[in-house]
Amino acid sequence: MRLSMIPLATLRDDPADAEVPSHRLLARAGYIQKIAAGIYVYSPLMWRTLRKVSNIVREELEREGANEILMPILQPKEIWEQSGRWARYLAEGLMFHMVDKRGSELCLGPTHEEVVTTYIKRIVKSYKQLPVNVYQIQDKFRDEIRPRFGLMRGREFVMKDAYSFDIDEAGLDASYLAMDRAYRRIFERCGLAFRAVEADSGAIGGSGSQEFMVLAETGEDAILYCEESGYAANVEKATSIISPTPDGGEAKPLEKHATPGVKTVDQLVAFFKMDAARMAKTVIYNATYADRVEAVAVMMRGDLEINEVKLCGILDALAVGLADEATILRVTGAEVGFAGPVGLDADCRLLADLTLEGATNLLTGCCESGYHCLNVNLGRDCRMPTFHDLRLARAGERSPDDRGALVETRGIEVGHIFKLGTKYSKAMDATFIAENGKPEPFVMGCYGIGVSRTAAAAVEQNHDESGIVWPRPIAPFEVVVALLDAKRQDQVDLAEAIYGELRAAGVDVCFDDRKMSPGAKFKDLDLLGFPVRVVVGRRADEGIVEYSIRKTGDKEDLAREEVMARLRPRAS
RNA sequence: CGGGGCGUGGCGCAGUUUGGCUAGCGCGCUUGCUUCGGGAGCAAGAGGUCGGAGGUUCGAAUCCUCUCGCCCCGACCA
Repeated sequence: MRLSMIPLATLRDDPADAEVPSHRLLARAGYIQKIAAGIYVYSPLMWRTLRKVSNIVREELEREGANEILMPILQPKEIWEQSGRWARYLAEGLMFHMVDKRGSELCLGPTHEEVVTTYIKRIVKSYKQLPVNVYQIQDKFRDEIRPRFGLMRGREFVMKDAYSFDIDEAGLDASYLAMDRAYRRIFERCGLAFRAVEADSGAIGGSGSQEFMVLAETGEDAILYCEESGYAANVEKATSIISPTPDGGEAKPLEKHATPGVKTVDQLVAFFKMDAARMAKTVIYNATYADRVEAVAVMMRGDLEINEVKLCGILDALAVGLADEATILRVTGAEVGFAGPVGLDADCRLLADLTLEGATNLLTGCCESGYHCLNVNLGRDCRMPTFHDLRLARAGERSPDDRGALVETRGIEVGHIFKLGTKYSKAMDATFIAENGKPEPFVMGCYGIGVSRTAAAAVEQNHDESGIVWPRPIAPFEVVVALLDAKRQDQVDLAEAIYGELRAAGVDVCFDDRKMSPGAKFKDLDLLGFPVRVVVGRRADEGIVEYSIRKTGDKEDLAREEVMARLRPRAS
């Protein structure tokens, strides 16, 4: 490909709306152009990169026996009602939906569990046809609350989604592991530094899941990992070992103390001269369900934080958020800062973190403005809460296997694999005839990769002051032959000859024959980020060109044959 | 959706507070001459009606109302 023949416009200034490096550089180098918030045109060079990522994905998935298909983007409401997700997705405002001229409701596919389950259940009738794994690479549509960071979070984006169907849990485990292996190879081949972490399965549901995180400071997710044991988890999911809750001793009589204006844990520590670990703060949340909003009281040790994602999962709610003042007043009868298990509204559900199980003589609020209680004993002075792991794990705490300390880093979620189980197959009545002759629901898994996000993450991880430094496997072209002076016939001849020869040899090469000054061309090619550059310039008359590596900046003068020797793919 | 901010040639910005005359600047683009290994110089050009609608006024990029779009912080996700 000749760069003079493709639409390509690089910018000298950073686009004003780009914050993170990948967005800034991809926009400046002309790889992407914004059409609307979270909606982009991929230029010819960007599309080449996306195709390379896609092809790596295809190769590795097919190696594990997955089959590529293409499902419709436009999906009917009916199948979403079968799975029970239509109302929920609409309520969350996540789905683009429309009404056709007959009045039928449709959506632009945000994901394809419904379609794939419908598809497979009509084909696979017997356990003899299992397991099966199908996938597609296609644009997905999500009306994100906040699209941002260019390709990182778009409203339309390229995604690979795969779905496995198995006879039983053991089969699912095997399918899941196969995808795990494929994913590791995919991200390795893309040249990315990544980590697989335990994840919350969130809205999609299911029993287990793992996220693949490309490590980057600008990542939207925080992850905790342990170098010694290899434990790694999204903070949303992470657990840890912490210092035990201090022994409160034998139960003592309840005492009520006036604590005017003392509302926060820090203030209580100062007021009572007491260790925060012997206090229990009580936080009122609003849990949103499909049909109602419910206030919930959550108790946590004073020195620890509540993990709202865990809370949401335990409550099986659509969302949880801190309650407003009116709700707090209603369930506690007190202003904000004095909530406690004592005196709590009888209809308000009461949960407590595991660290409080068996704790005695706690300091808590008592649902009365200006007062706190000492020597609170759960079950004696108030209802016995249900105990759950509700704690937010933090860096510095011990890994759950106790083999080392947790370290925090940030990551970009480029892949996510889920064990769905029978959630969708049961809801959608998708069954096969098992060996015993009886219908059984498929045991499903689903596996996503953000293809466009992966490309963006690669830039996030591979750039410098001058521009993009594409990992070779996903660069739009591995090699660029740059002609410096199109008026010098010796340069033109040599450049054309080398370009032609490299192409003939099957090298992934493009030819920068654009007419621009040498300085500008160098800057531009650095920005574009091709891994290898062959400059045909002033020593063309001697048959010498400059060969350089974008990543290291190493340059050397080579004869034409030496260039060929470096770049010609090894005969296989 | 809550909070903050921004819409002026393709890109980056000034001008708006305190209305005023042909709306500026840099980059990019076109043509010519020179230049030619790290974003060249000179000269000549093309291109915007100031996001949109309505209003106030002798006069609006500038003031008012409504509206659309975009960005940042939060909840969501590949």
